[in-house]
Amino acid sequence: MPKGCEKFPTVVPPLSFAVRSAFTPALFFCLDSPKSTMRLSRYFLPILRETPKEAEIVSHRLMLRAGMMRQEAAGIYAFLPLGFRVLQKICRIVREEQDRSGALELLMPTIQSAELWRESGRYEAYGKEMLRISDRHEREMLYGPTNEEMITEIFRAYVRSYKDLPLNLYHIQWKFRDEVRPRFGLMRGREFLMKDAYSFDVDQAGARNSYNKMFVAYLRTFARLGLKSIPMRAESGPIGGDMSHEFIILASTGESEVYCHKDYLDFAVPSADIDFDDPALLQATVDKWTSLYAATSEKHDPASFAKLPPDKQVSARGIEVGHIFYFGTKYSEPMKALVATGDGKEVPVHMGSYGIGPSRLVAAIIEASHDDAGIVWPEAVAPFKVALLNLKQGDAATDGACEQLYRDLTKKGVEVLYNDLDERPGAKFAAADLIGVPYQVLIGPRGLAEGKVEVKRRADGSREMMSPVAASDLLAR
RNA sequence: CGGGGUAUAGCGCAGUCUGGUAGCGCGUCUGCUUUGGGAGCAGAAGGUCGCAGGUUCGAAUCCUGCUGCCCCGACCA
Repeated sequence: MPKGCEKFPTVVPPLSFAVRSAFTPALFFCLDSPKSTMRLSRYFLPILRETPKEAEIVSHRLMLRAGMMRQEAAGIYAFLPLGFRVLQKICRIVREEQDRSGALELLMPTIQSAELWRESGRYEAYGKEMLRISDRHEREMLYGPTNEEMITEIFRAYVRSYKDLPLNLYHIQWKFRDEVRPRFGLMRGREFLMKDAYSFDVDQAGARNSYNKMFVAYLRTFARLGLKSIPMRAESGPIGGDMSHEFIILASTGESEVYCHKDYLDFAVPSADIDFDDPALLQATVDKWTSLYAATSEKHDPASFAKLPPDKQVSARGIEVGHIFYFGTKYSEPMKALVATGDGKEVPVHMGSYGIGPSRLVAAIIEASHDDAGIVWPEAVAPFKVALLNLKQGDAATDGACEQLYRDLTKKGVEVLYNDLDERPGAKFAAADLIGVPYQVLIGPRGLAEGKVEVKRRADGSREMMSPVAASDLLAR
């Protein structure tokens, strides 16, 4: 697998590398992990045995203990190498599904000009949640809490005709919202990473189709992240508009109450080859996923809910991981983003915006998938696929078997974290369980006496003794 | 933004009431023994006690002001 993050080689890169590099949008969100395998002795993984007292919810506790992140200020976090790997994997999946749906990635800045926000009227309206700053010339700037104004400005600078529509532009960029009370670690930080997409259509019917594309893309995205998500009708919130869904995942520690029909949990997610150019199919898919009762507490209607068969009523807690809006001409009108229609008129463009918080997802996935021993990563977002545990460091036979399997898996492109520290087995088991990678390979004298190693699945704790070759084959699948 | 806490070594804490020059556990470092579920022994390092004033012969401890962080509520991708 090409490594998007590697330094440029001094020789002419092979074609595949050059092509891949051309599609790498920004170095700091590059598509591939910097190095697929790692010796723990050379890694930076500051595992804590005790929980820092500021951490209240489970994802926050586990992320601190697993050395994934560090708090730098209230609601502001640094991602350490292990946490950053997970964040990158989430971003990659989000990006792939956005691209699949036809959205185009760009990258807008974090700092914006106040002028832009005065055009939409939101500079005053947004309130204290917006971080306002001024530069050396006393020009008023702000750290973007969202990007409707800027994307509208970009759009109107270039697009004049309905023939250039539909268009959907997105980026993955840090946002800052000066929450009154940041809490729950990454779940409600002030600085957070957001994928925000913006659609442009000539009329409402077109906008509906663009909305449906994102709806389907979101269903696929969350499923690939190992989550069960349920779209729920939502208030449109401060951004405005009248068509809006929140995507909620169920987790007992979630912050909002949700109510839905049980059948949602078994709905099949659209497959990867769904035709995004088939509006009828998209509409049918959205219709299906909005046919049954599902609502957050704000939109909850107890009377309707009570009409569901009792065994189909799910009342649970959930975490909002995505939110999609149609808001019509709310920004295009005041900002004069106009396009010519087929009959020669000029109309303000119809827009929607679509958000996913990858940094929140890191925490949300942990909330949805952990046990008493630590995190249980879904394979798609796990920082590594395999933890290789040397149970008797310094023992020639054990070291040899570990080194050989490590080299073998590395060659096969399997992401391995090799615990080669001079620690006792118990400490290595605890650390491996805590960081939650899907597979553990335990290599020690006891198994090697019979030519075997042990493969343990983190998710269910099941174990199996097998030859190193069989383990290698299994893990490379 | 209202209410309530808290700040002492990398992490978790005691010491503050009753002022006398800072301690415990874990972690870290060195050595030896150990090695299949967070090992044992011996030794060592590490703290302007959040910051600034004040009271006092003397302040982690008492007084005043400030700041950071956390929790509950209202608000939010």
